[in-house]
Amino acid sequence: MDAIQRSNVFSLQAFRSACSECTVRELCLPVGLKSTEIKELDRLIDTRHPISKGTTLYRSGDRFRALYAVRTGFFKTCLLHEDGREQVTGFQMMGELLGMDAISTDSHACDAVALEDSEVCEIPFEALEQVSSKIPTLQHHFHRMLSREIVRDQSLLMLLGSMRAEERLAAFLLNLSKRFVERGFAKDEFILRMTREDIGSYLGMKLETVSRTFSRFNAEGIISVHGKAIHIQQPDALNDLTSRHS
Amino acid sequence: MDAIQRSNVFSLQAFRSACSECTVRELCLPVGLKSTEIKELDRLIDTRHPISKGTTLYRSGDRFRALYAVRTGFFKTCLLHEDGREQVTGFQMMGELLGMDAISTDSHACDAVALEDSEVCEIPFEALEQVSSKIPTLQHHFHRMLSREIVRDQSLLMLLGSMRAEERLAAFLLNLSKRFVERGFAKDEFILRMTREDIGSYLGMKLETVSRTFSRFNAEGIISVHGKAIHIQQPDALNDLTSRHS
DNA sequence: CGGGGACTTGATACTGTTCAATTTCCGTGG
DNA sequence: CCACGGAAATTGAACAGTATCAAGTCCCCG
Repeated sequence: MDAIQRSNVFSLQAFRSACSECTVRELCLPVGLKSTEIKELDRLIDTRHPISKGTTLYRSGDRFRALYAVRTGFFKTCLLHEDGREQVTGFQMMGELLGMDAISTDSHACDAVALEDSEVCEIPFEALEQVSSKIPTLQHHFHRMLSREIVRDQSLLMLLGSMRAEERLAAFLLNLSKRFVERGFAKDEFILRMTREDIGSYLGMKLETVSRTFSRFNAEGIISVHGKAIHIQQPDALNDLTSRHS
Repeated sequence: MDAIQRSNVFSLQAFRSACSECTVRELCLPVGLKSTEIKELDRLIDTRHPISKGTTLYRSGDRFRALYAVRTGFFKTCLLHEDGREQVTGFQMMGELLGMDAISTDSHACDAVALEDSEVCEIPFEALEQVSSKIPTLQHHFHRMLSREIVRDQSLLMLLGSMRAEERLAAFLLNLSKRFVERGFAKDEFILRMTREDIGSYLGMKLETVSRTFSRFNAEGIISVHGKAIHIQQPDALNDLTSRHS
C-alpha cells in the first residue's frame, strides 16, 4: 500500500500544477498570457489554506465568496436531501475547481469535504470577474471551465440513467485512472480516498453492491483490490464493460 | 386537450419573455441596464429561427458558434452512447438557454431536438463574450446562467442516484409544473411534449415503468392522465412522495 | 380511413437492495 | 509496540423494485 503510494510519482506537469500560482494559472492553460497578465492573476490568489481530513471547505447554504482550486489532496462534494439521504456529486483532485455551483444563487449548493489532508487556493470571485473581463482569453477559459463542469455532470447523468452496476464501476475506475494519468501518476495503481459508501452514493448504488462488484472484478482478474488500494490489471476489460451492448 | 391548451393563458411576464429582445434580455434580468446597453444586446441577437417538430437544432459534434434561447416551443437534449443507448439530459422551454455544454470543447456535446414546432434566438457566442466583458452585470448574470445549469444537473443527479421510480416521476411533474407557472401557464394542467420513452430516459427508467407509474398515480387520484394531457389533482401528495423517508 | 408509432397492461426474470453476521482495517491510547 | 475498539468492508440469503418480453389498444398523421 505504501509501495503503491510511492509508485504514484510526480511528473513535471503534475509538479507544475501543484505550485500555487500554477493552480490558478490552470485557468488560462490553453493560451500564452503576457507576464503582466500573469502577475495580475497571481495577485488575485489569496493565501493557501490547509484543510484537514474530514473537515468541510464550505457547507450548503454558506455565502459564496470565492472559488477554490485544489492544490493538493482530495475532496468530495455532496448534496444533502431533507430526509437525510446524501448524494455525492463529485470527487475533486489536484488542479480541479470547487464551488462553481454557488455562483447561481450566491450561496453554496453543496458541501465540500476533504477526504484527506488537503490544501486549496482561494480565488475571490468578484476579483476573478474583474480580471477576466480585462483579459479575454482568461474570460473564455473560465467559461470553458464552467461548461466542462456541465459536461461532466451530464456524462454522469448518462452513467446513472443508463448503465448497470458493473458498467458504472468500470466507468468510475477508468475516469479516476485517466485523471491520475493527467496528473502524472501511475495509470493502473492508485489509492481510493473515499469509502465504499461514497462511491455508492456517487454511482447510485448501495455500498454492498460496490463491494460485491469490486470482489467480482477481483475474482475475474480485471483488477486487484486490497481495501482502498486498486490495481487495474486489464484496462481493456473495463473498457469493454462501459461500451458493451445492452 | 384543446381545452387544456387554451387554459394555458399567457401572463404578461410570459408574453414579455416571448418577444425576441426580451428572450435575450432574460440574460440580464436581475439588474436594470442602461438603454444604450440594451441596444447593444439587441444588436447581438441574430434573426429568429423556426425549428420544426422533430428536427435538430444542433447535433453532437457540430461546431459551436452560438447559444440559443428558446423563444417558443419545447426541446430535448440528449447524449448518444456509442452502443446506441440514448440519454435525455434535459427538456428546455420558453426562455431557457441551449448549448452551454458546447463552450468547453467548441463543439456540441449533445443533440438538441425540437419536440414541437419552435423558435429560437441565436446568440453568437464570441459577440456575447465581447459584450459581456464590457457590461459587468451582464457578465455576472451569464455566469449565473452557467452555474444554474450545473445546479440543475446536480439535482438531477440526486434524483437519479437516490430516488425510486415513484419519487422520480413525482419530482419530474412538480418541476414541470413549477416551470409552467413561472411562465404564466396553469400550474396543474399541461400537455407533455415528450414521449414516455423520453421521460423514462431522462429519469433513468423504462417507458413501461413510466406508464405504469402514471397509471398508479391516476388510480390513486393524485393526477389524471389522458395520454399526454396531465392534470395534477393533489400536488401535496406529489410533494410528500419526493421528500418522504426511505 | 388506414397504418404505424405510442401507450397500456400482464406475466416473468433478474438486478440490486435490505438485513444480518462476520471479518478486516486503522487510529488511539495504554 | 501492542492491544483495543469502532468504523469500514465483505459476504450470504431473502426480498423488492424494475426490466424484459409479449400482447393488445389507442390515437395521431398522412
